[in-house]
Amino acid sequence: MSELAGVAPSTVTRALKGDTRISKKMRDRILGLAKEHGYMPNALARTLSSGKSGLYGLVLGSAENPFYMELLHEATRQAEKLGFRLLIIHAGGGPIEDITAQSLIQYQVDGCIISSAILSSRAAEICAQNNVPLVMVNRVALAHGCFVTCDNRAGGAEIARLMIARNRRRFGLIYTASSSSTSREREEGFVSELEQAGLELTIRIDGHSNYDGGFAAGQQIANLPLPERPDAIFALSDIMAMGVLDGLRLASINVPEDIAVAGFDGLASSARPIYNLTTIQQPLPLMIQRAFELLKARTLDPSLPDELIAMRGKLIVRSSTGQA
Amino acid sequence: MSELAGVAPSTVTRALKGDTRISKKMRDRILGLAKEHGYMPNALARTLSSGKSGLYGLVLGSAENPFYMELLHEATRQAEKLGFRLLIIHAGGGPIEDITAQSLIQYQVDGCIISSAILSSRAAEICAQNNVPLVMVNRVALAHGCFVTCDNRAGGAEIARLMIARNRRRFGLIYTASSSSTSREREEGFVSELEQAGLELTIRIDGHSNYDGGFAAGQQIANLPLPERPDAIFALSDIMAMGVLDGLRLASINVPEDIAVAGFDGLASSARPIYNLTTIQQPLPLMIQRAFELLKARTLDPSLPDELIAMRGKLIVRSSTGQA
DNA sequence: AATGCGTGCGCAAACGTTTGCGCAGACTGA
DNA sequence: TCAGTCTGCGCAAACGTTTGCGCACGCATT
Repeated sequence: MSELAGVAPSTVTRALKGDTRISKKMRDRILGLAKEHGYMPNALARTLSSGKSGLYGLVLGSAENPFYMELLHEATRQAEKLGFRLLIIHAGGGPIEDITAQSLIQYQVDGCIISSAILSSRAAEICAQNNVPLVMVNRVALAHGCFVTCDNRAGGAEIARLMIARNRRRFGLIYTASSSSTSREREEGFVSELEQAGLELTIRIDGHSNYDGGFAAGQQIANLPLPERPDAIFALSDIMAMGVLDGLRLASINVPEDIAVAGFDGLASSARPIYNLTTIQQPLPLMIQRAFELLKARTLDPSLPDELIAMRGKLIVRSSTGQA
Repeated sequence: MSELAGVAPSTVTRALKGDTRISKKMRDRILGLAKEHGYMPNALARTLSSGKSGLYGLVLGSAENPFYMELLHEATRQAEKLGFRLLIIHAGGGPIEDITAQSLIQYQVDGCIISSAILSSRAAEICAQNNVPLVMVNRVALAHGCFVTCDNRAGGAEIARLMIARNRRRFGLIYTASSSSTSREREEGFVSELEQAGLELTIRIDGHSNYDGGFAAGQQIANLPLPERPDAIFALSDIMAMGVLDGLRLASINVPEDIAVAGFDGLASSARPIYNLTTIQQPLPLMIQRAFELLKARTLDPSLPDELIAMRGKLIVRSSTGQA
């Protein structure tokens, strides 16, 4: 491109970046040539030279939870607006292989959003060494790194208060054994609020963080003899709650008359008439926005300390928990 | 790294690549040092020098269809195994902005998988100029580019034969107005098979390619006076079929007794007991595999002609279409 | 007319690889 | 012992930018 215009490469760079040192005439000429020839600067060469790639890594969780799909779309939307790109580092429930984590370094990403799984401590260490900032979304960090989460405790407590106000007294919890910080906090919030009211869980079932697990839990509860059956169920994620609802439905148990059900996350699909699920909606757009802000700031100044951000979720009351 | 070992950069490169010209002793020393210092070659510098980035672009469709989530996960899984990375170019229903398409060039991707949306002809032209091979998955190409699809016509026909064999005689179709090649072919296959049996569609409703559209269509059909009501519905995608099923369910219409329902795609969620949806399952893993093979081959030899691959889908008969 | 300053651009090093080529030294065969 | 062949490694150009610095020219100030 530079030889095409008959000028020095530096002039092209500065013209394209709108540097004031370049005359308007020269700038217009270069811009014209660039448009005409469909020229665009090689982002890789730029990265090599400037150190900033405009690339952020993204680690996604299991395909079984639509939450990650919503997260991906929101992140992509914002990235397009802000003018940088997303590199998929991993997607799925499994652990991140070291070799996968290496691409964070190899492709010189400016940072990484981790919404699931955990980097091995070795991988995390390498990121730290190479000044690759990390932000966990919907997860809290282990050793170091920022995070942005929903206020899971408060959300769990809010669901508990709602259930109590609906005169429910026997509580079931659908949790997940592969206990992430997220689900642990939600449970604690729920249970401690129950305890304050002198109530407690009557049953606790592992829902494996997916629909099928929730469905099985719903069936299991439906098969319980009436005295043991809970009249309220809190599933720690919407996807499990939807499974529970279907499990109960196929067993002809009425929601919310027989059992009230609530979830957590605020998935788009929780609003479907067939579910009408009461839930705590995570402020996903804002969470992603903050995550990017944290990353960007740390790209500019790696010495910034970790920030830990929690956001209040929004209680959405639907018919799955009935009327007061 | 090279100065760390006190050797030339070229020696490091060749040692890491296992070049036979390097002695085992030297190679071991360099490998040892690399491991010790957590060294990994800069993929960007490599790209600049070699011309191959190991990066593939990925264009995903709407968040409303889990199909794209399954596609993403499968693509990610295979990419991890094959040792290259995925760059998200776009995700969502909207069109691809030119500026987004530019990142294909700017980041020197070795190719791009497009599962939705259409590149502007200008963007496609730029890709062609820069030798960025494109493969459409689940879409047919417009001007040029390879594609890998399911045999949509045959699939549609197969559903028609199944419905006819189940003694259904009044057929409803849930299509999508933003007619992609995919949905058009499915419809043609279905309708032409009906015509061969002397049958025809009695109703045709736009399901907008999402759950809500399918749900509304289900409700609309449920409200039809009995003589006008179809006894079989083919939704051109599973996500719409699931909406239809729930729309019918809430109107207390029995599936498959009153109406048989079938979809297309073979989503994991179509197997849920609450749906038990008869569908044509797309061979997604194989489709993605072929797509990557096509891209890789064209990276090595850009002069290769476009290839157009169609794969037979697998009919999965479940209870939503009843017994013969 | 000499000095100083701002404007507009080029020069060249640097980023971290890859790759063709070249050049030693050791080994082989005559 | 001498030419020829291998083996093992370095040299240097190239990839396409960015960025600090320098230089020439025109202009305003003394």
